[in-house]
Amino acid sequence: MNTTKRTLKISNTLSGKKEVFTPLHEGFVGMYVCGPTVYNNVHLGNCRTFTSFDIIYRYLLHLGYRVRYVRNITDVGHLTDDGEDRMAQGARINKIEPMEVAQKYTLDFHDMMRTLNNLPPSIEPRATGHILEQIEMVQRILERGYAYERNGSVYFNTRKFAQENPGVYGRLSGRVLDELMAESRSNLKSQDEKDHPADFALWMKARPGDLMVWKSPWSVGFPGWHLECSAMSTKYLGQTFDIHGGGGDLKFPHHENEVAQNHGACGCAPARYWIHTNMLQLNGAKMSKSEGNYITPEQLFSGDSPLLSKAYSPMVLRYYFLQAHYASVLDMTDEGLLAAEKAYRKMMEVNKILQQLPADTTVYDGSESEHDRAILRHIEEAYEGMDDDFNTAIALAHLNELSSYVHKIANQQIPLNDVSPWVIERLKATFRAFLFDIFGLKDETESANGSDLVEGLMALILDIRANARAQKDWATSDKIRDALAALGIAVKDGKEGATWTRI
RNA sequence: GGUAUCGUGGCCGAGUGGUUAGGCACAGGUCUGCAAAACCUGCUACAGCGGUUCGAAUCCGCUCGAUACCUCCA
Repeated sequence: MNTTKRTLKISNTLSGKKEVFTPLHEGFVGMYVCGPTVYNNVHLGNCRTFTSFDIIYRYLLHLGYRVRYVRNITDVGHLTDDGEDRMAQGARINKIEPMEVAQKYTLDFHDMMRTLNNLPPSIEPRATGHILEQIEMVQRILERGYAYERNGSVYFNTRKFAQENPGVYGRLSGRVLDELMAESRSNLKSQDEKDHPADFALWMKARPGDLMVWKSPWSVGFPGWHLECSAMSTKYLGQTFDIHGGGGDLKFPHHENEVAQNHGACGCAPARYWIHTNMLQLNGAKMSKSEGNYITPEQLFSGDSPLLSKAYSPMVLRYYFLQAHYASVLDMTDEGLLAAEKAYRKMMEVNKILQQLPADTTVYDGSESEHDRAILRHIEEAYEGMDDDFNTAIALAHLNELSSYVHKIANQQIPLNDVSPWVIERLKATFRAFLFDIFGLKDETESANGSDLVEGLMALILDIRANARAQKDWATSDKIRDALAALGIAVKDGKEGATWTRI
């Protein structure tokens, strides 16, 4: 793929519009995505968010861009309702070091990303590894007059910033600072040492008992949650870069404050395009542990939940995500997962059939048949779907249309010589590119068949059954089929003999 | 309470001022010893009520419902 040949459009949540994507430096893309806070096992909603960005990353790569994809690990500064650091809370409860908590759940997160076949980012910086950069950024913001120190803590002066930089604060989230003030007066909380409710912490002075603390010019303490992303995106992608992404729940205050910090430190905007992914619901409502409307990724993969009729594989989950646009709320249901499972398996089967189609490259005469044109149109429309704000649902719909052509060709409902060999080759390449490179799917149906030993045994069993069938010994034939079914193996009788798959 | 987004056929879900999205399920058919699988065909919806328009599911208003966010924390 050549980047110059396609026009990519991105819904930029900063402008609220769909815009043509033009990178800062031709051929290169810098993308920052807010990663997980590693204080707990990864949530299904996180799986959707990071899979959405993985597909965006993969499509940019497919278009030929050289992408630097930075996704952080938050291992300090993200506080709980009670003002305790999430890592420290985990450490206190489990009587271990905060870094053990971070390590444990970072590994868990990486395992899940691998399971879902998400590509690793180019750089995965940790907040605790960039304390110096964060302190320097606070200093710059102080020097430029947009922050103040109070009892060893440093706060961002949101009102001053908003007054001197009209149109910046609130642009991303649609908030109006005056309204924020008005709202907060009614439920003002007394513990604030900030000048103004809209101000937020850049540096927090440690309280007695805080475990994760560092020295700074202001106090022994720790950085504010919003600061790490500003400091690390600047360090690895520059003051201004192409794309900043994250879950929609981070838009305010996290991303709004990030923008303010970057402006405050350098007088310029961080990202030119902001992408926000949407939430994952379960049975029409938000996932909630306390309401019982909740499943973990592990439960999904094991089927161990009253909300599920069976286990679903990671690739079925990925396919489920692909069926919706990343910016839409996606509702997960058992019935929907069953549908996705079936559709995913069919897609993999169709691809196998397609890749085995003969291609006689000698009869190319430069002509285009009606079928050629229809196939090429669907291929183009699949790409146009991806170009239009990474619309995987549209792309998938056209692959399904193409699947029908593959079956018709394989069944000879469409004679093979009615389709030009170069179109067949193009079709094969399109399926490989979309399924594996762009969508990031893996063919689990193939690997699920198992070892050479199993393959050999199955070939033998099916051979014996074929002999029985040839002699119309249906009792033996059905006995084998039923016994295999009981073991979770489905036998499919086709014209060219029997094949098998795991159920 | 405020701000924002959304509400599509049995289910999931794209899209959109006038044209079949797609998948699953379902029904009929082909194939088959039977079944399964596979394939073909069918299934035309946009929360409710008003308004704008030659024409709206798509624009506007209201109502109801869902979700997100609401300033270290929600």
